[in-house]
Amino acid sequence: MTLRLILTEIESNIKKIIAQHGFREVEFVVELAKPGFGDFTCNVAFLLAKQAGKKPYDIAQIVAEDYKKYLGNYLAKTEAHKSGYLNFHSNQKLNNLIIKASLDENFGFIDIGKKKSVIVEHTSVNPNKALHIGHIRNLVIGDIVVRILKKTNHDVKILNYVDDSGLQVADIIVGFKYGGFSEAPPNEKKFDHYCGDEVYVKTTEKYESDKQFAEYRHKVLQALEDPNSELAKFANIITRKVLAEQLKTCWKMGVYYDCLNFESQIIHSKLWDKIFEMLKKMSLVRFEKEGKNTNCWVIEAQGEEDKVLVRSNGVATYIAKDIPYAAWKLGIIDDPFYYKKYSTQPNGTMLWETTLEKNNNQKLKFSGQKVITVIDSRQTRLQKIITSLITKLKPEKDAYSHLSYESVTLSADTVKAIGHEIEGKQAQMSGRKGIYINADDVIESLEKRIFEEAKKRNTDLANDTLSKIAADVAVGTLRYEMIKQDLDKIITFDLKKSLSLEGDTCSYLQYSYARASRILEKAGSEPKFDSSFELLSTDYETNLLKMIAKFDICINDAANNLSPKVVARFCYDLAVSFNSFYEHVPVLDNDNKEIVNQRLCLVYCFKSTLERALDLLGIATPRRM
RNA sequence: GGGCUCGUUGCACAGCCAGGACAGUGCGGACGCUUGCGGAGCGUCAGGUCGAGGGUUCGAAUCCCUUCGGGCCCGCCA
Repeated sequence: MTLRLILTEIESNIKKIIAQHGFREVEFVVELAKPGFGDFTCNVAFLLAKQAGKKPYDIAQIVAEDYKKYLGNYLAKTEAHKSGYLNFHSNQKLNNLIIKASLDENFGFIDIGKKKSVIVEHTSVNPNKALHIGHIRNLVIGDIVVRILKKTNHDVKILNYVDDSGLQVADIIVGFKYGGFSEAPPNEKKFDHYCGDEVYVKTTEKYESDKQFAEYRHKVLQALEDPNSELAKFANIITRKVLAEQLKTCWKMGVYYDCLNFESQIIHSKLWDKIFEMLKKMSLVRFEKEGKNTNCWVIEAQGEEDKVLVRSNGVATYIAKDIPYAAWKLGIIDDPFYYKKYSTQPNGTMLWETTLEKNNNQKLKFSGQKVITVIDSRQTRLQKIITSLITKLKPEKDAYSHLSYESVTLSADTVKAIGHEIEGKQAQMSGRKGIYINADDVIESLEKRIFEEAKKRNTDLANDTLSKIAADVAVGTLRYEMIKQDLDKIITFDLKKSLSLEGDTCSYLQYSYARASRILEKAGSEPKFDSSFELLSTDYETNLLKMIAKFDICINDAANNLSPKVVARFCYDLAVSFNSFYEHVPVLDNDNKEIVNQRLCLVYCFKSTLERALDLLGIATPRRM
């Protein structure tokens, strides 16, 4: 039994009462009440007012009276509020219920997915540069959505798409082959940083001044399409070196994958030809004989101009590469790939990669009934076209969905700090122009800052322990900042503000966890749970209990809306409840042993619930910090 | 020009999808709290035409329409 189920029970009882009075069904809700209005509340009286021809308050009184026969289990009384609300007050048994529920190893687990297979694709950074702060938002959102889906019984596979044959890769290959850049980075600089900060930026810069140099670009791009060309082989070596460094950053962030998909292989697999035939047969594409798209194959995009899929010279466009990939993810076309081990990840799981070379490994399956692709909102237009096309190939509702989020921009101060001019309050990042903040650098400066803070407070801890704490808090801080607001809000990243560790930040959450840990450590004995918990009676205690009980309601909401923010809000509200309790209710300093024990149990339940919730966000919980 | 999206206190946000009881939180500002389990904390105060106008409703920050302002996207580039 959980709070969520009590709400469901109240709802069904009220439905019975409504039916007995002969009222039509209305869509009322039963929810947790605001402080001061009991424990649960229902708006049914407002909705019945019209058809009953009575005031909401009068109806609430009738329902409250009728509800009396259902009281007893967890509810002590119900009353009509003069506003019209129907309010419920729980009895002391609720304390016991919440504490016992939170001890269950499956606390928070809800079977929404029924083992449905879901593919989540995220990260997908061009392998020509290091991850910047904007990419971090993508992989953190993707990773947390995966965690939420797993917690709600979905069978999730995680893909990272490697666009190893696009223009951006061609640019660094031009730099290496024709721009005089050494393959070995200076001063042992991380290879992805070197490619992005030096080779890419300076090569694209040179295009502007040297038109002839710019011609190499298309020569290289063409060569990349032929897997046997020397340039393609060279590019393969370079992009894999970059990818390996990028993955180190992802892993550092606690993000892992099941399979890497290489765009070059999708091209070589000829999947496009197959899907193109399907599209032609189904008349989803049209060959233009006149107009501005003469001799092109186009697709209709509702309310917008037609999109070219195949150019008049017969070469497929960018969007045409995404269509077979989307179809492959949903298992609409036969899988042309074999799979080989890329490496074992730091969390112990195997990372696979696609290959076109036949091997004897077991045939793996990385397609699913449902596909979620995490890409920023600038791609919405193209993703809509793909979604509508895929829906015609696989009509199940929401089989393919684009999880969109707003991009991360840089504050004016930050842009100036990295040596660029700026007009206005913020600027879009640009890899080409060198306007970005690398994720590794942010993590590093956060770690330094946190290491010092932790050292001040924990003079007894060794440096490597402090380093571990610094890493946990730094990664958590970055993750939390990336998801605590809604996906459709732009995040303006500011170097200075990003180092803040006070207020609504991850360290506030982790700090409250550390506080709880210390109390349990100092208690000297384990909390005993064979209790009724009727002594937990202050508002601080009952509020904290109610927050704990909201965990599965929160997960339900987060899963249904694919919303990491919902979990972040829950963690914050939970920590606020605890910190308020902590300041006002002494746990250990009490002569009554049973009060001490019951409060210790409460602290224990808070700690384990926060740990589970933070785990959904991929945030670690150090005992000391 | 067309499409999408955001607009809530000095700043950053929650609440909006599933309309209701005093519109919450953080930062910043003013002030207070440690011979108490860690002050990365707790508490008090100041600060709001929920962009504007209309509509639906007994009731709108929330739903609908119009409008203004910011952002993004609209290539036979990727």
